[in-house]
Amino acid sequence: MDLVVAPTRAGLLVADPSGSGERTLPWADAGAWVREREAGPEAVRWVWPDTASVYPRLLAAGVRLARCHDLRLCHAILSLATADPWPAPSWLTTAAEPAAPNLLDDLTPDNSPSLSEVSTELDRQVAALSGSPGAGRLRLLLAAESAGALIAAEMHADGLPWDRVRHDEILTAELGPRPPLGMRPERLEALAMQIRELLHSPSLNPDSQATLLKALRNAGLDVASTAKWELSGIGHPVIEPLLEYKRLARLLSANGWAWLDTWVTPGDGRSGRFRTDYVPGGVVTGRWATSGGGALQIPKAIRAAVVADPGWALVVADAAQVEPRALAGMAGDEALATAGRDGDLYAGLVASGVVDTRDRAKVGMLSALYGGTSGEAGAILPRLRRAYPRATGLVDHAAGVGERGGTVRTWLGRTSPPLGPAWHAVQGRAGENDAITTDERRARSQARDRGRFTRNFVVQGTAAEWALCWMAETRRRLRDLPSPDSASSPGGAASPDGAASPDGSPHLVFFLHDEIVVHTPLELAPVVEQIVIAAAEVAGRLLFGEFPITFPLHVTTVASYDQADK
DNA sequence: ACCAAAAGCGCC
DNA sequence: AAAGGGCGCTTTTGGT
Repeated sequence: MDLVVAPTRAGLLVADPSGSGERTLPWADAGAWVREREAGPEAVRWVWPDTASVYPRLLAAGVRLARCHDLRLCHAILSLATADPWPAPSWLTTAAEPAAPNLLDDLTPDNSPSLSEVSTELDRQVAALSGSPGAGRLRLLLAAESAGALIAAEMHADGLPWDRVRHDEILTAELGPRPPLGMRPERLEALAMQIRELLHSPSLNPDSQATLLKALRNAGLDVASTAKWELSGIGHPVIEPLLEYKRLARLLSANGWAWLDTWVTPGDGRSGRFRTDYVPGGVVTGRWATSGGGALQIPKAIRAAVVADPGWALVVADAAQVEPRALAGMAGDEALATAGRDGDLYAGLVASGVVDTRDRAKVGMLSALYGGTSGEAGAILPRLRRAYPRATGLVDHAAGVGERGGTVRTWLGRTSPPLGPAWHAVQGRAGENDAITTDERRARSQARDRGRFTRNFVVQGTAAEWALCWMAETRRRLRDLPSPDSASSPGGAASPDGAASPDGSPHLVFFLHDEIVVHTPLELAPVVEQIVIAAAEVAGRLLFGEFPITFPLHVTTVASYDQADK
């Protein structure tokens, strides 16, 4: 059963039980109302303009929901997938404005929708869906995207367990004790002094790329940039302290004490919580983006600070080589599927005699997916094409479509963004004569860039779809676990329907493209591991049916995130 | 004082 | 001849 609701400044707009009217529930009452319906006899799909503007309020009121339909996210998918798109209503587009990440902040009486407007948008989406050739897959994509929106809001509300003391210990061990504001930590200052002496440049600030580059060149080093990869090939006494300086400076600026103060909220004792804003559909391929705290780049060096609460554990699961597996599934390439059957797909390439080392298998495969052709990859690609003509043919074809200015689709039907006027302007200037002109070069370069983008789009996007289904299925199964509270507190909120909070229950706390982390009471960790593994299988079947492609996981139960690295 | 671009580096 | 996809964030720098 669909229940249509919409946020307003005053509260939650809901249908009046008497019939066609509508009323606004103050936010203070909305949670109880929603929980009641969620726990009712009929399963509810909540339909609303934008999860991010409704669900956090409900979460704060202790409500967790099973299903929703996020009209904003689904409109974005459908408007590109449908032959006959319709414009998004203004109350839907405001949420996408960067200035108003939360629709609620931007709601005025003028752009806040009525329930009938919301229902009309839903009807159009349903019609567009059923009229679309790939309706079945697209329906799965919309459901997964919406489930992702619920998960994103829940993970923000729950936060990633973060041990502030441990984080400080890591920083102190690497950099020295926390310095007064504006001062370099002692380790960093010592390295800076060493670099200045070795380069005979007593006032050098190693943080300034421009002056550092000049100083390096003055000292006789033949470098064109100060990038790590270039420096590491040079033999000179300054290189080692300089690279160490850069490593530590990066740690300090990206995840130092200032980061800790800004992004980790204190909790009980040592265990704080890191909260980022997950942005489902934030990347055109369908990958999530995040905003705040650099959550997609938590460096290995700091992962030891991600620590489960006392009596709890982290179940860390990452999926191996999702992109080539997704490609095998899309292309129906049984040979590639077979290579991945026993776990490590790259090892499978070696075992099949296609390439001679795992490293080369990886380099070659990534080049096929990204469009690289340089050096070693160029030599391996022909072998991959011979061994896996269907898989490589699919990405080569996607690249060709992109080079010609076309759009491509993921397996479930997310469409790549159409080109803008800039593309046509550049392409239009070229090709008017046979000489290799600047315009010609620019046009070809642009076409190749686009080809690499569309080549990768189908693979990255389909992998993201698999991951979304994996995560949604994991969530569904975690919700179905018996609540730890139900026996001890019969008067408490029913669970899983409208569960008060994840307190005591395993819950997702992190997602990174092909990896999920579940925070769980220690005794449930084995159950959670099985759930995560089963969910990966289900996701594979949801996308590819009976096609024999596997999605093996590396699953570990650990006390802290760094221990998951084997 | 504020802003945008570029360089650089972290993650997948 | 060479040609690697997608992100977020911090710092410096040069501009207004």
